[in-house]
Amino acid sequence: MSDKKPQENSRNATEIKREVKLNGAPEPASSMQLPKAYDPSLIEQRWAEHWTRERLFDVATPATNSHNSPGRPTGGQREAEKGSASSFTMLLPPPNVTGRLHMGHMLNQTEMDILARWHRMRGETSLWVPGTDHAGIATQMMVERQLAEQGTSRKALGREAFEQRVWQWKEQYGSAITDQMRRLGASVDWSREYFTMDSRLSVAVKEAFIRLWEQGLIYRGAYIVNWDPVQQTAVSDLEVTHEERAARLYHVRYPFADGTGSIVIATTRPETMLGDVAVAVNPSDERYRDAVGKLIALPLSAVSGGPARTIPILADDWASPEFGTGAVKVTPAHDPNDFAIGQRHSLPSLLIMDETAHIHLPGSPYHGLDRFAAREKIVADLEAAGLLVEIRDHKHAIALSQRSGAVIEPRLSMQWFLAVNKKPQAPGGPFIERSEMSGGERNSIARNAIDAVAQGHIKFTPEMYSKTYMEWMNNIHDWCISRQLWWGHRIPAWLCPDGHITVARTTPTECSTCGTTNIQQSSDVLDTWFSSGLLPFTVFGWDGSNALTPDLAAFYPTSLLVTGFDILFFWVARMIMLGCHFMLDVPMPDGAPRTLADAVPFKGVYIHALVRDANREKMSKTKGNVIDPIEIITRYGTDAVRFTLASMASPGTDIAFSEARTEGYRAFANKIWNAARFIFMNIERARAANIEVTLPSATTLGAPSKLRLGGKEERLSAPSIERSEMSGEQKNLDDDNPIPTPSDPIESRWIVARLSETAAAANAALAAYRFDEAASLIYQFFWGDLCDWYLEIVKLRLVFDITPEAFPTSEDSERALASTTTALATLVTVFDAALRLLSPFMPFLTEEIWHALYSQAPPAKSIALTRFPQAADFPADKSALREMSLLQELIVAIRALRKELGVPEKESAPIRLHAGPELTLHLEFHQEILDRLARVSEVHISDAPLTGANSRSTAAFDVAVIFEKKIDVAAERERLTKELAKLDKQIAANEARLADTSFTGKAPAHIVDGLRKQTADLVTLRDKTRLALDNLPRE
RNA sequence: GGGCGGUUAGCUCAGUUGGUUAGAGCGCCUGCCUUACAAGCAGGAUGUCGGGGGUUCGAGUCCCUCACUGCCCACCA
Repeated sequence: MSDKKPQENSRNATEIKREVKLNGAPEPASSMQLPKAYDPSLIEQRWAEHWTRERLFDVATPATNSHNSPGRPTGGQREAEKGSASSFTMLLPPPNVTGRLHMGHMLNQTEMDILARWHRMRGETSLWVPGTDHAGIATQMMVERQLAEQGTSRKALGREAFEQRVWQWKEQYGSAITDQMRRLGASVDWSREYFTMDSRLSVAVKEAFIRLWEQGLIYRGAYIVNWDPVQQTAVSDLEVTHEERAARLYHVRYPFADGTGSIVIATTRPETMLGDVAVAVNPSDERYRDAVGKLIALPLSAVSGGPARTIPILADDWASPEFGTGAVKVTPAHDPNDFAIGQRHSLPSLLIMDETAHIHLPGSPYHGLDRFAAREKIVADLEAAGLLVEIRDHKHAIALSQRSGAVIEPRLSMQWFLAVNKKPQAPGGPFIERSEMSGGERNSIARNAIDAVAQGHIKFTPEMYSKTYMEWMNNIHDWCISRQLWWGHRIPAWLCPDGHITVARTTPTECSTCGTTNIQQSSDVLDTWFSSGLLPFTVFGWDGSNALTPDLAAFYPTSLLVTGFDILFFWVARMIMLGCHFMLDVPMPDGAPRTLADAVPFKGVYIHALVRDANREKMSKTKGNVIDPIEIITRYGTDAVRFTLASMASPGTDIAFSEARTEGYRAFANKIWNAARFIFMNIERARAANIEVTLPSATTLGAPSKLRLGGKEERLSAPSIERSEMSGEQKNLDDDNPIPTPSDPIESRWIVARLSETAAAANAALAAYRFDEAASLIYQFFWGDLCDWYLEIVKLRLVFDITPEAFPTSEDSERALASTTTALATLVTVFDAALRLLSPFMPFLTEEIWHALYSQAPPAKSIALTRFPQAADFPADKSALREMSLLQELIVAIRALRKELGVPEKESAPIRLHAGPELTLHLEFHQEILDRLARVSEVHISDAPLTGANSRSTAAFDVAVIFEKKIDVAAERERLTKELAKLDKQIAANEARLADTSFTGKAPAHIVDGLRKQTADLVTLRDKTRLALDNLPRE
């Protein structure tokens, strides 16, 4: 027995006191006077800092020979078990270092955190590695904007100084997004935080490039790329978005050079005509049969007053007779299709624009004009020359740079490519046809990436994304990996004036081909996705050698990648390509060669939905409908927002984020807070009355080896239940009453059984990434079962006033004491388990309450280091479930009747009950419950069915409330009539089906039997209803 | 031009391999300040599951078709 004073008991009380004081509120005297409403702002920040400071979620690199570490220390550093199946590893999709947290991040991180915490609480080594991405273009843009404000520019600074500025920027602001992550409660291992430009990772990136080069998988070549004239860099196909816009199709007359006629071409981009080198028509096009071979004097092409350029008309299949005039101008340097035509016909490529998309034609009147200004002027000049035939409206998709929004200018330039096809590569060789970049047999890097998914080594959830992935992989082009930026991993290649390439690990002094010392490093950097595509192994120490580092041995392949479909191709596909490629060369921990199954960067990919606004609109800055998670968190609390996202995260559909929903879950948090207050209040009362409170002591995780048995070895979490069960059995044996007496109160047996059911379902849901299901199960259990029913009933058992006056005999008082003690133990045990169930979803609130519960000595440093409830931890008492559900049905019926009859809320009333033994058997033990929950003063058992207007019937019982008030006969008649019609209809339908021999013959027996039983019940109910209707007094 | 989703209560969404009376939250109506919680408690109303056709003993669930809607991919000037 404890004789501690209530004031000393609750650390929760003192902690909150301090917080409340800081916030200027009056200091509460005890936990009973804790704020009635839950205020997340008082606790969340504190726990977020605590978790980080205590390094609770760090996972140490396993020592080379440490298997079998004896259990995990209760918190802080743990060692991963080498090669153990019980480890769960995830990589955080690195947010851009320039980024601010948005709802997409929050959804992503909530889901990952729930999984990380769940696995951790199941006794697995749960490692979640955070980091940030240097985000080449985004970051460079950000800093350039800053420079512009300061009146300078990247070019004025020079490359080296600029890079330094970006680093400065990163040092200053780079942690903004990770600081925001901490507020979300992400249980990541901060000791492993990386930045993609860290020197460790940079070395690996360089090595990866060099190896791919040596393997002939990277080549440099001239090709039309998507050129962003604002950023002045090439961008990949994926970084281009298309937008349908109203445009114009210009029909322009090109006169023949010999003056014998002309041909009319159609173009949407007249300004590029200055770069035309031919006009193409389809060889089968009768209209132009005679024109093929003629020369054209290209209008407006005169430079410095010279003559116009002449260009040929040629036949090429690409020209479609149906489109425009059937004649197309050919501008190889500014259009990928034209480029291909140029290749086929050995035409030159005339680059007529500079990097900023201004016309570059010295001597031409258009020189120096922006491309759109040039278009206007050219159209005007054509018109003046009488060469503009017509202008048609034309809808077409224009290409925009995703990053800068600039209209993409296809532009011929030298770039570096990662090959996906088996074809001879000539480094620095001539032009590459687009068809060569996509067609043909796949090389190993693409083949492996396809096989990894096709063979099931990587599983997508939802599964349909594997199809999307396959579709894309089967159609990709070579990947342009070079960017003309200054911020990023610089390509380790040097060029000599003759165009020879020297790829080297350290700065070379001469060209490896011709020996000249006149060499210069390529100014290009690598696509950001190239480096992030390597992360799954570079974060674990891969350095380009094929050495198996301890981290790789322990954590590769990672278990799961959680991400949005928007980066499926950008990142997921690239990780698969690069992971499979490089890791195949790294041996397994046992020295065996690695197969594709273990080379993959992750075993599973969970693709989540997009978070939209309440009106299902995509959030965008321009629309101004962006919901800032931090702002929402501030208003509702992180836990409530997390729970909202989890409960709405059903696979396959986007999330329309609704604040109404969040309000609901804030209420849920408040509900739990108040349930906790109720429990603390009773613990204090108990201690004041010198009644011992048994806190669950075994909720922490035991040795991992033990846990892997699946929790069947013992009931870790419910010691008091076990005890009471034993005593119950004895009681049953001793009892000479032939009717079995429930040894424990029904509510105890029931809530524990429900806990078992809920744990089973929640674990299954999480295993299937059904966050919504798991959340709803836990919500239902906590609020519906625990708070609405169990807590209300258990109040009956919590008797603290055990005085001689109240309990005259010592037998009575002992029984009361025992009942209170047992009830408290169950209450606390169940509540503790419920908190643990909820903990992955609402880590802050549960942490706070859990610590308060174990005021003196929490069994672990954090609830996050305790065990997630498993079904086997609790007896699944089926009979208790049935018994309780009948009782609940009865209570609900009585409540409804009372309401109908207008019984004042506070007034007790007697009932009459006609029921089978299933319900009446234990009824004497339930009288108190009936009184408390349905204000039943007395129960009269009736042998005859009850059909009065004050009665209600179910298949299992009739119940009548005895109350002298006239009922609304008309309303009752209406209700019963409606009910009768419904029942009749249902019975008729059922009977028809049962009469159908094809149904009874073909349907499985349990379905037919079930339907029979249901029909019988319905008939009973129908008869009762009809009787009740007949018995209604006539008006 | 290809491909993939979605359409279930006023709103936001669940609904497992077809199987007994389609669910939840919010909102709505009625009554309650019942000493954990009014961010609460209790009771209640609300659905020809987008339209049509088919398969089946049985369809919200499978197939076909139409409509509306969203997304991804794509070199048509």
